[in-house]
Amino acid sequence: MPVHDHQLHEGESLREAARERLTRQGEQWTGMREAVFEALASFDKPASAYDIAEAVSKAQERRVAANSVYRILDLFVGANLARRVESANAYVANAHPDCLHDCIFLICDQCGQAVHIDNDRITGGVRDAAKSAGFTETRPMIEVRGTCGDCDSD
Amino acid sequence: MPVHDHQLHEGESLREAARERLTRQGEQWTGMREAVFEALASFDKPASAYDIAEAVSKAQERRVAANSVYRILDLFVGANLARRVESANAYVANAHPDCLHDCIFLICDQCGQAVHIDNDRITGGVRDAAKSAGFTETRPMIEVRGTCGDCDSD
DNA sequence: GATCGAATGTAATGTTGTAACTTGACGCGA
DNA sequence: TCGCGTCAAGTTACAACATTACATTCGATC
Repeated sequence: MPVHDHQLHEGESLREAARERLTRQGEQWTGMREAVFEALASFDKPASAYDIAEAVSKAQERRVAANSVYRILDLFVGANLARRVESANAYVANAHPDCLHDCIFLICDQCGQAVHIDNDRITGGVRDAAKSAGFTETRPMIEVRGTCGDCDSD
Repeated sequence: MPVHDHQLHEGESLREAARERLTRQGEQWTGMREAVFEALASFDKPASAYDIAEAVSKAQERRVAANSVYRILDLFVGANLARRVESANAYVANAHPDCLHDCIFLICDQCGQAVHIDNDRITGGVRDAAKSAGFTETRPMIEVRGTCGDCDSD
């Protein structure tokens, strides 16, 4: 199987999983939402709502306003289809919409790439610490700014 | 010793520690910087650059522009006199300018209060995880949004 | 007191995020 | 089929956050 077929398949099955997930929550999978999801997933690094608005505008050859994108991104984040990277004011598609867990983002200051890692020991520790301090309904956000291996070697 | 005296002393000694720290780094402790630090320290929750600009404007009875405040806040963050709370686009004074360590913020969605905790086991774990992923010069930022004990009981 | 650099002021602009309201598509029961 | 309810999306306006470029002031040093 050629590489690009594999990648394409990834894209398609990811979109399918996203659609599945969203509709299962009683939300609609509209053309606009699909377009936003596609745009989001097409970026290889966190994309701002404005980046996505621009990408969708180009793809559809019509003006798409950023606030419409915001609405949809908020919906996606709520449904676990996407995640917000706070320190970059940007969003990334979630490759595993059905796996609900806290995650950790490493963001390269140089190239803007973000890598996403899971570590339940760490995130659990953070949740426990918050709970000990009397906090409830906690949503940890763990991000690390730094320099990635690629940029470091330059 | 009356309570307010004690608090006042806290404020003064904190300002002294901040001045010490900044001058030790070869930076000047100017009237403007003191005013910004005082304003920052006077808030009981994370303050935005615009909040601080407003507070300083009021205290000095003249208009202070936000970008001047940004400049100084950046300097403060660099010198460990203040910290930026990413998820709130806001800043808090650092009560221990001389202790260099990662910290964890818990921010209440209801009241906006932020509490600051230290936990080297957690932050160390995050740094290690980032290092394992090939990242260098890492700056972890760990924040937890949630509901604080006070607001939860309401 | 000339001058040089750092700090601050000023103005403009760019970016990100929300709110309120309107329009349009679709389904469903009368 | 008509009217209505509902939800998505469009439109407009604005608020909040952040940066840039350049001018001015102030203090230290010569």
